[in-house]
Amino acid sequence: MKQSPSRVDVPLQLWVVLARAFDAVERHSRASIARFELGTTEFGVLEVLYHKGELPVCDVQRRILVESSSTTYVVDKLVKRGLVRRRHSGSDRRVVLLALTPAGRRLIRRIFPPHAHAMRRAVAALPPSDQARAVRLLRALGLGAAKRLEAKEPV
Amino acid sequence: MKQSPSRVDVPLQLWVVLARAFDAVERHSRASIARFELGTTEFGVLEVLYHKGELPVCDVQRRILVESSSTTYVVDKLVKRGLVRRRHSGSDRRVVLLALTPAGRRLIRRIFPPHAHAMRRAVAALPPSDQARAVRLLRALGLGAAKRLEAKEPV
DNA sequence: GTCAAGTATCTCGATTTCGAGATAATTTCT
DNA sequence: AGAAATTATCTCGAAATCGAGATACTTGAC
Repeated sequence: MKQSPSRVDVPLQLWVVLARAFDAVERHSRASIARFELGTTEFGVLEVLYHKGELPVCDVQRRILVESSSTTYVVDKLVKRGLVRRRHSGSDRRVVLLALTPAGRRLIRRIFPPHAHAMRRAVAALPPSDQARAVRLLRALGLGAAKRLEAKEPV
Repeated sequence: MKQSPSRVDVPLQLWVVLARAFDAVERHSRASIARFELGTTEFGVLEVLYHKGELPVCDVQRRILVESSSTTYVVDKLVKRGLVRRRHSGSDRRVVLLALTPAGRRLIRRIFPPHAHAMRRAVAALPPSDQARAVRLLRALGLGAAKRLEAKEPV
């Protein structure tokens, strides 16, 4: 057992509260999405295709924050359920384009509004002005952390 | 494809940047911890026992943000590796107390400082004053979201 | 133009996490 | 005291995720 080095180490504290906040809000998301017999990642794919239209798998992957192998897995499931379809790109033969099927579009159009409502409630502890402040801070934090990752990760 | 309902829906935006920020910072954490041949959850257990001393499994679980079955799984691994030991509580015979073994203590004492350093770098994109602001906002957000969960979850 | 490096997707096995439920002990209510 | 509700831990099978690497294609350097 060890005593705090300086009573409060703000950066480490930030990491802790970030993780806790994410966890709490994510549970709302999970619970909301579970109502529709979907996993959060599956929902993420439907949502991004709904809002952005047809997209390459790699673009979808970047937005749903999972690795490429997991993306394949989730897309497979959605294709099997008839909610998403794959199509080869004409311009770049490596890429596979994803789009909603009519059934997928009907589904997400129906479930997105109640889910959005649940998420608004999830973060409603913060008044709107604080929400806006948090958005600015988290955006800077996320971009900064991502940049520092790039700097090391690359093979 | 659907156009934005009001150009910017701050609460939903908050959820998105929260998830992105968490993901980016968590990657730093993962990479840092991977240096020591540990998973983030295993590290979490060692860290909490290091800072808080002997604790019931349920207290550890609350802090590492995984379900009880996953906690059993991770603790098992740490026990097998000789880093943590289990002990029955005298006062409440349901509870199992966890504590570091000497080897576990030596390990975490050695790896915590470099990990803390990596995490400080991970969030360093935010100047200290913004870090403090973010801590306050995220704490309120996390507590509020958790409270709203309680209100529904309970069986 | 050719070759090296980079990018997109997928496969496969292993790991991690979850969820439901079993068991046992404690606490609360009546 | 006894029943009912709550809490703590664990088991087990299923689901999600990862990581390494294979394959195919494209881009950039020379």
